[in-house]
Amino acid sequence: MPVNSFDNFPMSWKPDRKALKRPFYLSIASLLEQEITNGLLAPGTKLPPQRELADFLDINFTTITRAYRLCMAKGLIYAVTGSGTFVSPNAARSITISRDKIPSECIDLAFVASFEQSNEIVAESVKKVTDKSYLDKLLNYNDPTGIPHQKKAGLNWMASFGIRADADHMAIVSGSQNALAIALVALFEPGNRIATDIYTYANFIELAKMLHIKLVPIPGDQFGMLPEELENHCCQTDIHGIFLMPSCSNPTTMMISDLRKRELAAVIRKHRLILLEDDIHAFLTAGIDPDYKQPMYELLPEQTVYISGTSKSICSGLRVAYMVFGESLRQKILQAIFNINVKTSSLDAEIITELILSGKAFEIISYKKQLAQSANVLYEEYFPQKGPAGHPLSFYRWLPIQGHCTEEKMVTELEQAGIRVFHSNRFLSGHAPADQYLRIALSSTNSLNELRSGLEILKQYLTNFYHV
Amino acid sequence: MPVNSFDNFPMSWKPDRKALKRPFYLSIASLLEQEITNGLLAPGTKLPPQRELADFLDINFTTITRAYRLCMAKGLIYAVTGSGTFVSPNAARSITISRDKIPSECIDLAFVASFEQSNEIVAESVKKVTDKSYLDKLLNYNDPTGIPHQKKAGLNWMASFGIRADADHMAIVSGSQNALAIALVALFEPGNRIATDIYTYANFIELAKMLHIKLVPIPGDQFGMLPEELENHCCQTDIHGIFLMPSCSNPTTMMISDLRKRELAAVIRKHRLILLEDDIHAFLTAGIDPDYKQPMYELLPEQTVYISGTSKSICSGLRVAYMVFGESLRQKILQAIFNINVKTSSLDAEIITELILSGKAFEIISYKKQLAQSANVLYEEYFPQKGPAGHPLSFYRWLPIQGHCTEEKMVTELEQAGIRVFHSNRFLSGHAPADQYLRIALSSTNSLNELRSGLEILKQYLTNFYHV
DNA sequence: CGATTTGTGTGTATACATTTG
DNA sequence: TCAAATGTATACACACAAATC
Repeated sequence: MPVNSFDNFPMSWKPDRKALKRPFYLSIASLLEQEITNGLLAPGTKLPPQRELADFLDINFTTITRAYRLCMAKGLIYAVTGSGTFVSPNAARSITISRDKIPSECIDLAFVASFEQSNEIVAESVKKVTDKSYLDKLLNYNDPTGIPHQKKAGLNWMASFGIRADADHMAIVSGSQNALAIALVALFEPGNRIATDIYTYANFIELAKMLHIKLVPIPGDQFGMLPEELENHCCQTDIHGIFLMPSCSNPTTMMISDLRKRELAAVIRKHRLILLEDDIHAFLTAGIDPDYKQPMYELLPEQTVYISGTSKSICSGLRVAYMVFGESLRQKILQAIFNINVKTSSLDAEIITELILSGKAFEIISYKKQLAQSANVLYEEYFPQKGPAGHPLSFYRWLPIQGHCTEEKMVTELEQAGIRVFHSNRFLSGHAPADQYLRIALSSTNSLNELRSGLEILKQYLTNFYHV
Repeated sequence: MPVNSFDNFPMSWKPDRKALKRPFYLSIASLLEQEITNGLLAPGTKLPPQRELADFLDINFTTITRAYRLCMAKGLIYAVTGSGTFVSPNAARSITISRDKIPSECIDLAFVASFEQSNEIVAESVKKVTDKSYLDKLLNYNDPTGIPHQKKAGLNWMASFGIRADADHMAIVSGSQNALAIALVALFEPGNRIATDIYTYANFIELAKMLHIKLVPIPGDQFGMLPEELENHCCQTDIHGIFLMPSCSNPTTMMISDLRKRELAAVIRKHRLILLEDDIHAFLTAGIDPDYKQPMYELLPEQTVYISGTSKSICSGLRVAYMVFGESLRQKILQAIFNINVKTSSLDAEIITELILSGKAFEIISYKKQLAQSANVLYEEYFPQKGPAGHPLSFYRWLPIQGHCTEEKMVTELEQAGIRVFHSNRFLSGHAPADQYLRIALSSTNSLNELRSGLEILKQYLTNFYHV
């Protein structure tokens, strides 16, 4: 005798009672999955409460719990105690970002490349490496986490960001994303929870989904994630880790202030979270932002995996990132590196090493900063910042948009107009809040002029849009 | 009122009733985990049956099931219905094989390298690549799964093994192990089961363990895994995939006969398994073994991930493998590649491409085959093959040993004598059978003389050992 | 061969925590 | 502030399947 709102309002999903086969929970889960992937249940739809559906199907409600749990593990739905169960915003699509098959007629303001103009400098260094007498030493199975002199160069590189570590507690891996994959597989188990900003790196969201690790979105302000909110969530549920990009968060361009770093570190220490610190933008912040003191790794060395990728700062095609970690995490991380990569290409690592040791890496960085500054200035011309400023040298910007246009419509129309952008929904670690943004990449066009054309199109579109 | 063997024989593990906190299942699982990792419960030890332990602790037996299940997920224990629950053979150690921190005084017959003498040829080609006009095109984010001409070269390369595919259904990734990691994450979920040979590639075992994928060991004979056994297991439990190395299984050097390939393919098709075909040794078999017809991919293109690594055949330090897959697996695999690697180094891929297109790769292969043949002949001098012969050009051999010496003792004593080898336990996908082997790598010494010294030490040791 | 031992899979009962109004 | 709505966590009952003797 169900007494509830669905007496008046029909349930959003009424699975056919006869379609149910034993085992019930599997049968229900796969029916629900079909419904969602076919688009019959739209993202955001509220599913019937467990007890409702159980009454309707005349089975115990915990059997529904189990069916829902299966779909939850696949990222199709999410649940909030007290509120209900809902179809995930990105349930029926993948939000992974990659530069595969991009229509060439479009100006790409979606994918964040790294001002690839500087690759000519890299090309020169490649030639230098191939002239080395020890070239064949770079071609065998040895030194899977990096050759000692390569590690030393990496440590020097990171010293300028404030990292103090030794060669035994660092490893060279195949890029930041690879480092994240290694850290997640090494240190977390399916079902574990990781705290993140409400908007976070889309590929991290997908990676976590793939590995069945749940993300817990934590609110923040202009200085970063809010420590009290993190504290609250840690007390409420069992959270195992936290993912942060302190130097310039992707996609919001927010920098975590030094005070906030210390406050967050206190909470992380108290609850013994594992901190994944993706510091790919350190080169834009350390030594530039007057507030910058040190990475969070230095505050919590024993429970942090510090990841310093060179794709944005030095060269995107050479897949090299440095991982730094505490002794207690060391064994598991090395293990995961061997199981996922065997080793990182010594050749790629050697070229990055050469660039660092010869000083060319610093040249590249200053060139990229210059390009980034010009691009940001240009962006400001079109879209003057309102509200708290983000990172002044960011390779992308976070543009608040108003109106009630759907993501799909906007992205499609912009593509027809000639530019690709990403909507904020793509970066949602949990369910959707009310406000909307676009992430505008500034580093992917071949020239400032092409960027200008792109921004022009965007401006035009948004102006028209507001007028409608 | 328990009536069972433990009335007379004490239970192998009696957790302290008072140490139990709620929730019981977590408490029991962590007590058990401690006991095992501290070495207090030796590998192979039979744990108390679920009902026994439940009686003893005065709780429901399914609560024990749950506690055991947690430890099972961590690979600490395994269970066989009807027989009982046992501590895993490799519970307290990692069996991952890598060339990290190897004592240099030892002759290494453990790790399988790839006759690194041929790397001089590779070094020459590296220089050619750096002279290319399009070098800077290799340094950006584009073409994450390989540049079209690189893919074409890969397809040509694999055509000589009998692979027919197109560029949309292949991807270049960072080595075979990386390909396996990608395939497992992309196509399987935690808790899924994959059939393997009883002895299989140790890093695959560890990788599966890390990802909480269960391996189901299937018996085989000299022609490979037994189709009837596979069929039986598929009917009994829900098996999702199968891992095979048809051209030369690691570590047993067994080749799957063409007839057996077809028989296995029939079972795989019937039960809709996903086949992971690691064909890293194809270059030693295709065109050489008269029985070789085609890879299993050609028999089951829609449900196979074919992996062709170049580490053994061409160069180990350049991390390049080709993955080939059917349309139905395509999306998930590409997705996983982007999430784990973002992209594979175009530079490494370009060097391999250059080697293939210039014909140097074939030179390297024939050089390696020659080295492999000499090494195998030498091995035969010391240890004449008894029983069915393995692969004649294998980079390692599988040496049956008798006696009741423990793995640990044997490996330690051999290391003291100056050689490193791996015991068969390291390659066990399930629990331990009665017979023992050593895997002897032939491809890791710097010269035939060094190999001879190593084999001499081994021979001496085993002779003395049998005399004892 | 059939009873017993032993692990597995599925559905259920109950206490609890959070959100909402 | 408290009750109702709603999801979560834990323990249990029972039918079943495989291995063993």
